[in-house]
Amino acid sequence: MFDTQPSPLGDRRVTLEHLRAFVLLAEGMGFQQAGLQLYRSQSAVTQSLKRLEEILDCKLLERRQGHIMGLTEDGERFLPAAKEILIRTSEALSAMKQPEISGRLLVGVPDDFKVADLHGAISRCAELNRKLRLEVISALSSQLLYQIENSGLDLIILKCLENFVPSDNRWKMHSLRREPLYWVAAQQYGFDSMTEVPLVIFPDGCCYRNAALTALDKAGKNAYGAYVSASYENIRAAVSAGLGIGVLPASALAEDHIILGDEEGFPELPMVELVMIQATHKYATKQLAEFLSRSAFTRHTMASIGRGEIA
Amino acid sequence: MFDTQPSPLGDRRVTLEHLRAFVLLAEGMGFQQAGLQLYRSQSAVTQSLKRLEEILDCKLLERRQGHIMGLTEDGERFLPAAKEILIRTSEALSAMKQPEISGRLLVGVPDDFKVADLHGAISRCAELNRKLRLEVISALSSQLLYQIENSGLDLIILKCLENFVPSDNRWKMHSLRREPLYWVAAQQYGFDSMTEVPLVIFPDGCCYRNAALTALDKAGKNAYGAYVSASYENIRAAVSAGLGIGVLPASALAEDHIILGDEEGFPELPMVELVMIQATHKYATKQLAEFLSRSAFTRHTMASIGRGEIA
DNA sequence: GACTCAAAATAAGCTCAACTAATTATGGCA
DNA sequence: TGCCATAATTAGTTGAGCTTATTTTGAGTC
Repeated sequence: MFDTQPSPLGDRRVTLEHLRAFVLLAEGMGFQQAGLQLYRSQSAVTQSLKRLEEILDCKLLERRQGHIMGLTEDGERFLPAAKEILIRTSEALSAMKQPEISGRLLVGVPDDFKVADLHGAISRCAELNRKLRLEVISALSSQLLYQIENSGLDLIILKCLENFVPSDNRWKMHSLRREPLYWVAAQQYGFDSMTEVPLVIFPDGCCYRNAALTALDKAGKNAYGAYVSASYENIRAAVSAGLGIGVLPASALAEDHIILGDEEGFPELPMVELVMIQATHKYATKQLAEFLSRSAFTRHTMASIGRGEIA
Repeated sequence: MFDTQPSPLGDRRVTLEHLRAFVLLAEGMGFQQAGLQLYRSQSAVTQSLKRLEEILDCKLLERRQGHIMGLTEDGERFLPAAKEILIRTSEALSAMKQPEISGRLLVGVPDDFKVADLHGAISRCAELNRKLRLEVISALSSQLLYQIENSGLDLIILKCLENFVPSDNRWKMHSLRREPLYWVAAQQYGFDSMTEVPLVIFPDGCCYRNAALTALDKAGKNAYGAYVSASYENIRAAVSAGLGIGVLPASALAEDHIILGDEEGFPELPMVELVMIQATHKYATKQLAEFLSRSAFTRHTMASIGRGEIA
């Protein structure tokens, strides 16, 4: 029917370096900057991508103008796979650099934070350490802290405001990501004559909500929950639909959201952090924490792929 | 706590070629033979593995004697990750060589065949073709054929005896794998004075079972089901425990199983096949069939990774 | 032991894929 | 029109990884 055995299964000409160049470029870096990340010249990156496109026999980048204007359809299709391969490679290699993790660990993760690939990272960690048994509990960030004692969690990941101080000083805390929190609205939304601010916001207990309410309070503004949901998707959709003003971290903004600031009369919001807390002092807890902090899910971009130590 | 940002995230010195050499060697090929597969000299393979071990800073192969004697603990740990990376790479590349698959397909898979990574292959196919919606139905091979009409399956994968002829000649059939079926017992099992053969066997409807009973019948032997289960694990354990004579394909044998043949008075058994049937004539069905037939799950080894077309 | 055989490691030199540096092309902008 | 930023092209260089040839290793055999 179709040839199976003598298949071109895996075109051996493609290298991981090709993929690195592509991913960096796909994330909006120019050829020059990508070259910097990879410790290569701009020309090397150009040629590398050209070669990759040759091998795949399709264009990956749309470069109408003097510089890249996004991905082609093929590029869009190839990007997730390329990233996945690079992530798996880098995780596999760094996993080999520390002793195998073993034991049973309870991990708490937020069910409301748009964490790029936290679940992926956890499952890859389990794949790479077969003697490790991971049990994951998902809950609202605000509840995870209480669960440490109740459920005996070893490691939790939660979102919080910057300068968050853990209630137990035996816990080791580590910030994975830090980003600004914004007031956002749909582009077409009119907010001139507002007496009360209609908020599109997470339920009680959410730290974004607290930060927003506190800030509005200080600024002497009134607000009400025009739309409340624990789901990021719902919140973003509600903001896009113009149901009110949202409070979202930079990574969760939708295309059509615009940021409201001083000019519109909105007070500044604090930075938010995704932090990891080691609640127990098992060696495995520490190892898992190291794996996750090295893992790509903490990064917004793959910029770090170029920082490999070179002989 | 531990450095995150300037991490050696992904040691860029490791190449896919290193991984190919390792995987081939790990699967029992010698350096010479692996070189043949990779179109390289024996020396190149030796150096390639040495380099990989240098980079990972650990030994991967146990080579006490003149030749390799299996994997080290580190090698055992690294192998699945290396395979996964190569499989994903090869699948991603070949996916890019055909148009994106789109639509909705119903796939039937056997729930009783030890198919190395069928589910993995299906999920990777869905990852690589986001416009494709796959719905998988798992059932006994014997029931899948009936479900084609009832459930409107587009593609099914099932185990059957060799020379199986589909009941509907509009179906396109394609053999994915072919292997011998054996009578097996635990090493310590005594089968001298048997009047009736105690069988450890799959439930009614299973083609292994039919093949076994037919063969015994022809040979004029009586048999009874000493242990019946639809689960491979149970069957293997029951055989290992000495509960009776099993009927298993080559790929499902356990370490402590021995094969019974002529000398012990057992008739020959037919070959078994894993076949894929395209029940509908959608373009997407054909594309999915091609993806799966190219996919590594059909292979017992990764021997084919060396067969890439070279410029 | 000494011979043989098979397989892996090592040595030494070569080659070309991929790099750098320099130059040219392109398009947006004042 | 000139300027600037960015990407493509060209041409020349280099070293990682190859090949071939040789040595080492260990198992089997008499």
